[in-house]
Amino acid sequence: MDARTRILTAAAEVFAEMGFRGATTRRIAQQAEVNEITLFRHFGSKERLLREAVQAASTRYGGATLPEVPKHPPLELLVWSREQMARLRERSGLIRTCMAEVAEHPKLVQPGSHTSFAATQLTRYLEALTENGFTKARFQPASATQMLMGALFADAMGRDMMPDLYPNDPDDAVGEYVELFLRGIGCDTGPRRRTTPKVRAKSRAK
Amino acid sequence: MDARTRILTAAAEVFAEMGFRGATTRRIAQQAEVNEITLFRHFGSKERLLREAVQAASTRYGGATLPEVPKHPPLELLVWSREQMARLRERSGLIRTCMAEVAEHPKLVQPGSHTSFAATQLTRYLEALTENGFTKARFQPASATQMLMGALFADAMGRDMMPDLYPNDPDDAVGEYVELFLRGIGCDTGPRRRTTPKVRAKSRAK
DNA sequence: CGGCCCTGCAAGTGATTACTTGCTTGCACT
DNA sequence: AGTGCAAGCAAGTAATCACTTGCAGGGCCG
Repeated sequence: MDARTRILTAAAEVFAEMGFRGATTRRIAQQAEVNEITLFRHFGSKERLLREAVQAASTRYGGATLPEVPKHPPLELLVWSREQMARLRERSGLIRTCMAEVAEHPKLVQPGSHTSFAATQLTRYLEALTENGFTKARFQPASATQMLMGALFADAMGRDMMPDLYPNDPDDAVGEYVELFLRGIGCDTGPRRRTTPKVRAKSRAK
Repeated sequence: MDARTRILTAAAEVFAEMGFRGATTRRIAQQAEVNEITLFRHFGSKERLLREAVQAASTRYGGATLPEVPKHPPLELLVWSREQMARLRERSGLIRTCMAEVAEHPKLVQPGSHTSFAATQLTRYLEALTENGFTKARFQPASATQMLMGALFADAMGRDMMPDLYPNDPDDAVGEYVELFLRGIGCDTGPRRRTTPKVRAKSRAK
């Protein structure tokens, strides 16, 4: 691992746990096992360094995807939610810091994040559920999306902070959320399907 | 308004938007329109000042309460959720900063917060729902609690940050969440009740 | 061997930080 | 009038901050 990437990961780690002001160049250099001057030779200023570091740390995405045409909603939503949750939990420190710091340093957080990508994906999936007859209940796909993702998000952020509120382990909790959610949108949790799935009218080819 | 309370509110405001390191004594004094030395004369050190300020800012609670015996779940849950949401939103800055800073300054955030109080309240209410025959569905009250409160929390935190994900206004969104939630726990949204309400077996008198 | 780039070391710069000391002013109560 | 208290002002202290300059070693490629 060369010095540059070592600096970047160290900067992201220190920033995640100390914030912008707390992430001093000294500490970053120390964590990267690199002379402090090397930071400036590579990135010029602390701000540019942290911008690149945060961007690099939040860009890697090998994410879970929901199918275009639902087949088994309980299973598909469960594995998707679990992966979403895992992703949120492993970055919870960075996310917390970014949320607190975005007002002061807007340039650090790039606008189109994973969250919005995942949200549009889930919304499309929910629309596909009604179109394919998996549910007849009336609900707003956007609000339902925010409900499920909000539950996952809050769990991922709050579990370490107030563990007494979360009696069961994360995987079980996600299972409960998904089950409640499916009943909420009028989609039975069993594998029974009411109509044959139809392809969506407007093709959303990329 | 005397100097002391002016300092406290100013400190809470500056801390909420700049964090511990960003909340310099100069800025707090400036915002409170008070000489910087007065801070030290009153509170001795920056840490003690901020501790008192955060505590005072998060202590005032005139909160919404859920009835011991449910009568009209959709309405009761709706007004409770709306108030919960309003409370979260008006303190979103402070909450965000505290979440990012609790690892570094654990003394600033007192353990038993409103959140856990509201959570136990909602859990009790959900247990009362099943005991009084409002729902026959099987669900874990603690997980359901986290689901609804998580949705409210995430909405309150994320709405200003990524407004494009929230098409409708907060009150409508809360209505959607509550409706989905009630269906999720098997409690129809209409005012129909299945059995006569019974008082809970174990009296929880305080 | 000779240049070239990366990196480290020593030292220092001006700005900002929390916090202190000494002194003065205004107000309330007696 | 006198006594105490709350608050302001001026000035300063040691520490830390981001960032700079000058110089030296060490590996790579011709």
